[in-house]
Formats: sequence, structure tokens, C-alpha cells
Amino acid sequence: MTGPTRNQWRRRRGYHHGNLREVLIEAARQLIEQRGPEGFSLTEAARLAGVSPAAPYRHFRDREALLSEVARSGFERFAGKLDAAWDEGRPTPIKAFENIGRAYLAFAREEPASYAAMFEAGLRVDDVPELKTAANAAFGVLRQATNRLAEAVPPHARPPGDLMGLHVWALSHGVATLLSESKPARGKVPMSPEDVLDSGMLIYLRGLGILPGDG
Amino acid sequence: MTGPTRNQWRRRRGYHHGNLREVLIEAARQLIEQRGPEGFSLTEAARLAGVSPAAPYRHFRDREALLSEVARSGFERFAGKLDAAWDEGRPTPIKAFENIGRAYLAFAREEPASYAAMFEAGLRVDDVPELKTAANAAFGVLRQATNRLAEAVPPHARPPGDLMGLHVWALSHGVATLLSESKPARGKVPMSPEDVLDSGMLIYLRGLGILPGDG
DNA sequence: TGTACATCAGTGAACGCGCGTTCACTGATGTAC
DNA sequence: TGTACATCAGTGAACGCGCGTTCACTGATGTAC
Repeated sequence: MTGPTRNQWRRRRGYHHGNLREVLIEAARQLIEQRGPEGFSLTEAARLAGVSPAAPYRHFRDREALLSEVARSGFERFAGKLDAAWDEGRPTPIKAFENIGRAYLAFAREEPASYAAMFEAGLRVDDVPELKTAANAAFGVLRQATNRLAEAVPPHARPPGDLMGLHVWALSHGVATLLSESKPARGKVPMSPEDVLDSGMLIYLRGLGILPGDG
Repeated sequence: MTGPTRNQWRRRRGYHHGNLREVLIEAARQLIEQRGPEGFSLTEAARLAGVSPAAPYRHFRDREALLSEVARSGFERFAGKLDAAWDEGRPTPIKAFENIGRAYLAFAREEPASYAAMFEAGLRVDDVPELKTAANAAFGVLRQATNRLAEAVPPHARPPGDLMGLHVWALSHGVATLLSESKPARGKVPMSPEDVLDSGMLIYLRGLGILPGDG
């Protein structure tokens, strides 16, 4: 039980880990996925990484700083995925918009720990500049997409400012959190979250006078 | 520091509390409101109630049982509020529907601890029959309302089953959780959650061909 | 190329803490007669 | 109405536990000369 096999990633090359910061973040994700954002402990993350409980303090000020970094890097990848899905509105704004919805749910499913850290950890986003920036970038993609779609709406019927973005975000977030596994609504719902979100967004767009083919 | 003034509710009449079960539930709500569902402790709830740490075990099997009861009673009142807001579709189904939206947000705002226990505590609703029943009752009100509204939609354009209920629930939940104080989206949003939800629901209904005045 | 030394990134022991839960107990209450 | 007794709902002390964090330390690494 000594030497380089002591931790699960087997990256350890000796006294110095060389990779500890990233490994701790990944360990935190694993723990958050299993026990929720409040259930994760710095001590256990250190154990998972194969280092002493004091080691994380060389890389993070305290427990919250690590949690915050999980959220920040999550927002970063989240924004990237949404942006890639949008693909500047190709092939059509409506198709691209549906792709965003699917990308949203895919992220929540593939990185539940990141998603929980981002939205359910009770972190005060406004208090951490890096976190705020990353979160804004993610919402920016949604805003960009809805603004583009809004161009197809006659000005007098166009919702103000970022309202469409908020509607879409709220609907997506609601579907992601309510219909993820083992939540209240699940079980008796025969449709996939993707279908629920997709149909909801289409009805919403139709309510604005935006129809498939108009893109 | 002895005698009947020992706890904050001053109901204590002597050795026997007489009201402990309800007082513990209320104490749990207070703590959850301050620290989140994971941050609440049975020991501290007992302290708040002015009894020893062992006393709660006369009324709840364990910590989770108390948390679960907070959620269950929350669902119960939640269903009641939604049902009262719906008021059997009066004065018109659309107005009544908007009332449900406002009642939804009002509940989340007035009972953030209950709401958190219901939706963010990670309780496995399906595993506790009483909890499941109460949660179903709440969703039942939404389903009832959307079913009624769906009557105004031509059958060939009518969404299947409870899909409308899910859309509305997801949108409401998304608005309630994303736009409550100190969440990512808040701050730069000049509209109230009520306005965001209301406008979103109206656009959604319009997308189904349901318009104010058709009710 | 070799050595002295500063800096970096770990160790491991220890701290104080609050928690959930159990236990044997006891005071208060309610009921049978 | 009074008393014996069962039951109920508390007490308070104790347990083992894992946590966040600090501390003096030390092994490894990189740089100046």
C-alpha cells in the first residue's frame, strides 16, 4: 500500500503529486455526484486523491474554494457545449435552438455534479468574480440565441430584452431538475426529458409567431 | 435559565412539552431556511425547541424522518394553495391559471424551507408513501388545470396526456429556483419572477392556440 | 558540470467541534378500581 | 374522591465519528553561480 499505486489515478510520481489540483477537482465531482454538494468533504476528496488531508490547502483556500472551482469550470464547459450546439444558428435558428435544449439536458445528465455545484450548492455567484463571469458567459449563449430568434418576431409583439432567454433558461432548468432520475415527477412520465423540453420550446416559439420553416 | 421560559415558544408547561412534534417541525423549517436542507441538524432543532438532543427521537425515527415530514406537510399546503388559486377555473380558466402561477411563486417565496425540503433535499419521494401521495396531490392540481385548458385546443393539436402539466411545472419551478434571491440570473433582471412566469405562460398558451378571452 | 540554497508541495499529528444516536433513567399524566 | 400503577415523553450523559483547519516539518525541484 505504498508507492505510486497509492492513489486511484496512479499519476503520483513520488513525494510531489504533480497533478493534484486537477485530481482534487475531479474527486470533488465524484463525491458531489454521490452525496450532493453539501455532502462532499475536503478530507474525503484528499483521501480519494491519495494525499493527506492537509494537502488540498496548497491549492485551495478552503472547502468552499474547491466547490466554487467545480462550479466555475462547470459553467465554462457548459457555455462551450451550448455554444457548439447553437453553432451560430446553423442549419436554421430553430434547429439550432433545439440543439441548445438537448445540449442543456445532456450537460445536466453527463455532469450532474457540475450542474449541482452550479445551481444547487447555494454558492453566491455574485460574490465570486470568476464564477460570475463564467455564469454570464453561459447565459450569454442563451441570450444570443433568443435574440436571433426574436428577429423573426414583429417588433410590436417582441418580448422585451432578455425575457425570452429567461423563459428558455427557466424551462430548461425546470425540466433538467424535475425530470432527472428519482425526482418527484419521474416514474409515471413516459416521455424523455428531451421530448418534454423540445415540445415545450416549440409551443413557446409558436406562441411568439415563430414557426418551423420561418428560420 | 430554567422553567417555562427556556424555549423560544414559551409553550413548555413543565417536564412535558405538550407540543414538541409541531415545534420541532417549525424549528427545522427555520434552520433549513438559514442553512439549507443538508445544513440542518436534529441536535440544533432540539436546542431551538428547548429540549434535550434525545427528545426528538420520541417523535421521529431519525433525522431524515423529520426532514421528510417537513416536505410532506409542505406538499400538503402547497397543493392547498394551488387548488385555492385555481378555484375550479374561476373566473376564467386563463385567469385561474395565472393565479396558479402566482400561488406557485408565492409558496416558494413564503416557505423557502418547505420548498427546499420538497425539491432540493434529495429525498426519494417514491420511497415514502405519504410523501408520494402528497406530491401527487400537488401535481394533480396542475394536471387538472392544464387538462381543463386543453379542452379549448382542437383535439388534433392537443399535447398528449400530462405534457402540458409538465411544461407548466417545469417553467414554474425554473423561475422559482433561478430567480429567487441571490441566484445566478438575479441582479440584472429588472422583472419580478411573477412577471417572467406570467409572460412565459401566456406565450406558451398562445402557442397552443389558447388566447385570453377564449376561456 | 557541480554545488548551495530558496522555494514549492507534500506529510502526519493534533485541535476543537458538532453531529446522530443510544441508554438507563425519571417526572408527569391518565386510567382502573 | 383517592390510590396504585402503567404508560408516555422527557432528561442528561456518553459513544464513536468525521470534519475543517493549523502547525512545524521535510522531501523534491529548480535556479544562480
